[in-house]
Amino acid sequence: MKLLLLDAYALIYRAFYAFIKNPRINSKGENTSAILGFVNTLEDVLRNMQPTHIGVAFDPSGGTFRHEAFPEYKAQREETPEAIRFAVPIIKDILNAYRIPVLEVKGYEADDVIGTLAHQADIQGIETYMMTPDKDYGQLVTDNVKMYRPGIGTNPAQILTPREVCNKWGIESPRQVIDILALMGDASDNIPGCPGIGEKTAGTLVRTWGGVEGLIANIDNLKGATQRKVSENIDKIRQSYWLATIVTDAPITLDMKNLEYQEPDTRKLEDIYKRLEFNQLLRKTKAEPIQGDLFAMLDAAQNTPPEPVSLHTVLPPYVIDGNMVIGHNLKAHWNDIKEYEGSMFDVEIAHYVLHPEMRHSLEYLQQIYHSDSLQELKTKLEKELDDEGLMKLFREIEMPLMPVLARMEEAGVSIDLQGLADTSRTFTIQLNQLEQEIIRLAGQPFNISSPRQVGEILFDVLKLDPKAKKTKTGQYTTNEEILEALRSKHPIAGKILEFRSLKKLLGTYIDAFPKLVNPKTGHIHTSFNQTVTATGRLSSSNPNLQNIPVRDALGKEVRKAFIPDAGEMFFSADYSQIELRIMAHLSGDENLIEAFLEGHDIHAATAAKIYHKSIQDVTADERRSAKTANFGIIYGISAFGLAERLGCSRSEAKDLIEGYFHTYPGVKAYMEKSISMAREKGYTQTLFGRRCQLPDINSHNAVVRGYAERNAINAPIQGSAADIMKIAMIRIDRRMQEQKLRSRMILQVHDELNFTVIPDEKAIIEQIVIEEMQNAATLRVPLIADAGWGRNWLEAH
DNA sequence: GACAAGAGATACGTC
DNA sequence: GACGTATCTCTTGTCA
Repeated sequence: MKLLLLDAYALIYRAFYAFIKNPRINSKGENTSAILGFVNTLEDVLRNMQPTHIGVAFDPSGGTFRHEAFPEYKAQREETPEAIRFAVPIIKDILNAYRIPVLEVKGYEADDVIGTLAHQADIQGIETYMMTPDKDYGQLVTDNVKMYRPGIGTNPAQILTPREVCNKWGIESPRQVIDILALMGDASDNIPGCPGIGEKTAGTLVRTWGGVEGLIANIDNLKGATQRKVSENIDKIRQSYWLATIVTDAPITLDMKNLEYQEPDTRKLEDIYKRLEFNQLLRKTKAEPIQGDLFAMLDAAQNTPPEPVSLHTVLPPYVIDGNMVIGHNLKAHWNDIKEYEGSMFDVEIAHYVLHPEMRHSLEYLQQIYHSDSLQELKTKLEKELDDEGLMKLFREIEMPLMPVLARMEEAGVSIDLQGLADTSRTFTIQLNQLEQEIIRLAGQPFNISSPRQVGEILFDVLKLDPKAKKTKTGQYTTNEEILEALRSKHPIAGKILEFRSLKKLLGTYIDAFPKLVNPKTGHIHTSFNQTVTATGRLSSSNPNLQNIPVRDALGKEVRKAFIPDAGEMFFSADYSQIELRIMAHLSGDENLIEAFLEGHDIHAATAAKIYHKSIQDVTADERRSAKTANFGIIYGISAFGLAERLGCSRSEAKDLIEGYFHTYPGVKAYMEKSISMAREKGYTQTLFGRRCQLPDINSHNAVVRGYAERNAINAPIQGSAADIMKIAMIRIDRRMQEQKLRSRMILQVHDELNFTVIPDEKAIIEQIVIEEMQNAATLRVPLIADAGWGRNWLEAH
């Protein structure tokens, strides 16, 4: 015995869409795609499977028990297409002519009917095939009950046994298909699943925890984003599980007598086919040879979605209101408005000064300030700036800086394209050699750019020893630190590091820059973003010119490619230890101030004080530790972070920190004061009043709070440095304009300024830049700017 | 089911 | 600690 159960609607829809581009229309204008497709599929399966018993299940009209429980179930489904509504009764007629019973149970879907009958057949040991393209049926598959997926185009039909179902999803038992669906959801059935979890993650979770309930029981053991997604959606997941479960106890009994396969009523079939103009099938029923037939063409009417309706007035980017320009991101419109320099109000910048941590899009500002015009927005922001004491920062630093940045962006920087092309060639050759070498060492081809595949090669294939099995989302960590540790164990590790380094340089810089050269100017014009960072620093993008390599030999090739304009020189000036100097100023620590006043190498001087030696006797290691400690202060890193950087234990790092505080007690006091002030006010302030919000400073979570505390120390230092640099830039720009100099300020990299300088102006530029940088603020220690000249950025540095 | 766009994660460049 | 970018992988929406 061989029982075949078909899911009518699933097959009809599939047939209909298969012909959607080329629908089959007869002379009466009837779209017969779905009918023809269904009949062809039926013929096919009868021929291939030779069932002894057969039935076709339809979804009944009206809702089901699922809709009763969840009204939104399948609610998103669009109105059944006209062609399908037309097709269904005819298909039922055809089935009647075939003498195949139509199975329908009120309140139950076709899959429940099939599930119930298949379940009963399974108990009786009857070989059963459920014919459907719908993956959900996988949950019903047993040794006796299999899925028959009809072929599509060139893809052959498939029979799925329990093993195939399990392999497809990577699960243990076909019942776990329900768990998978409950997590990944099913858009076509409006089963929500867990948002953000798709097929892959669902598979991993079900494999790991056995199923939805195991997963929920182990929610504390989940990691990262997955944990958040699952814990926020437990109800949805359970509901989805219920929706995705096909019932096997619908009120219907398997009646094998009734399902017995019989010869069709060919007379009836011929009548129907004739009426539908299915000539090919007609000939087949009459056992006549077939000839090709033509499909009528019809372009499906395109439904264009309606334009989204905006709920607020769309404001222009700027307005010229008398002598005042008011706008959002005025720098972007610099060319149109530069004549108004000095009388500008940028609402984006104003909001950034007030709330650097928030978003600043015009739509957002309109919404939160309930403003229908730029003038109104300006009035409200001005009042807030006044009330908060931030007007000076806005008026005297941020607004005047904007035109300076605009001029820098406009100037751009020259690139040595020939030099880059040469470097690209040699690097690419090396990269290819490395690639071959790595694959040879691995013994199999893989994508070296994929961290995941690198991890699998290192730890699963080569089974490398320091089983650095560090995982976060279940993958192996393969970062620089891990690979560095593996270097001595296997040559592949070093090669992969080299590969990454070259690939990074090529992809991010060497091969990227030529594409960014403006054909009109021959320069690269970055964007300096003034409203992005939390601390007040600038950022640079398209491209980011603030992360051009400087440290290693290969990276230096990139810096070489930044050149002055023709006939000019590259000039670079940078603040020496500006953050530490600010720390000395803010903390008033006598030892730190003294170290700066003496003018020694600050890291060596720090080491000398920590280790109670004279500067001359400080070892390289001691200096390195002191440097890392200084660095840690500036960047606000934890003992843990410090240990990481030093490659020492956390207790050694702790000792170092204690030694540091002992040496610079004022620094320690400053840190404590910063934290308590931040705790009081909820924000920190720089020398020039710039604020940085720290809402987490009073968090009960020690990790979160620790993070905010380090920020409380770090933000005033970095932010003050940023303020000072901004002041210097404004003054340098002003003097260059006053003196009508034609050299250009072109780049800013946090504590460094770069210029392309015409030879006549070398002396004056150097004088202006150093003077303005060093005098931008008066601190308890001197501000020192070092400068250099060269034929390119590398040389000038 | 195929494809594209978007989101996250990872890695790495700078200060 | 702060940034921005490239790449891979996965999810989601769209068009069938």
